[in-house]
Amino acid sequence: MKESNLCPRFEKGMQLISKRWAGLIVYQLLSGPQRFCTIESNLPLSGKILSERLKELEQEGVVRRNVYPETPVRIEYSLTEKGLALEPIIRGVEQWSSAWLQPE
Amino acid sequence: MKESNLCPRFEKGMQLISKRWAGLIVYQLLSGPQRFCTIESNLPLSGKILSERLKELEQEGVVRRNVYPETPVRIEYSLTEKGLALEPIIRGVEQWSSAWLQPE
DNA sequence: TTTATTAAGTTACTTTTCGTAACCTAGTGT
DNA sequence: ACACTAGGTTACGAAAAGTAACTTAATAAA
Repeated sequence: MKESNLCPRFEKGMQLISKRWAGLIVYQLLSGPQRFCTIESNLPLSGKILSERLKELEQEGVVRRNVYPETPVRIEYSLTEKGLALEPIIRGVEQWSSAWLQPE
Repeated sequence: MKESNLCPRFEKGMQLISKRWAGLIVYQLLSGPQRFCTIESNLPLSGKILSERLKELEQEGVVRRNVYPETPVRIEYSLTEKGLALEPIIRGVEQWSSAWLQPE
């Protein structure tokens, strides 16, 4: 791939949130910690991609995976501080969408 | 694909800016109208994808394509009002990146 | 004691999207 | 006539996404 003269941090941040589904997963977690199946049923993506994205977001320190060793085991995903800091961006997208996109 | 219970406008807005390269193209145009080759040389993507994205963004009303019939013809891309309204989101990504990503 | 169910994924396979490089078209300059 | 530049487009292989079926582990039901 070509190289660019962009700030590498900005470029990385942009790639991170513009990875398909990443923004919507963060949005979903803004309403609180949630289990895999809850996220899956609230977003139009499949378990495979959700699983991949959650791993990537965990890797980036945006999402935390909490395991509760109950029976059956319960696993909840939540936003880290770094993830919560994305809220203004997500809210920005909400506002832009309601201001500029057709109400259907 | 599965359906979701998200606000369709928000979902569409999110898909729009999280389309690969779209955010960086808008960012690039925030510094003023620019020609195809200028955008191409400032971002790490190829002409093929840039061409596709610009068409999509034009379709969405985010980008305008201005043709100046000089010789040789000059074509400049610029943000519409709708596109300019994305600025706070892009700035948000800049700020988040500088606050939360490793400097290097 | 089988059988079923649920959460949280994973695998196998198909379809889209991306990335690279070569090519095209018009007009200019040499 | 020949090469050069802008603004793309085409062909083709590689990577990512989508779909559906399967796995594992534990509890519940028959």
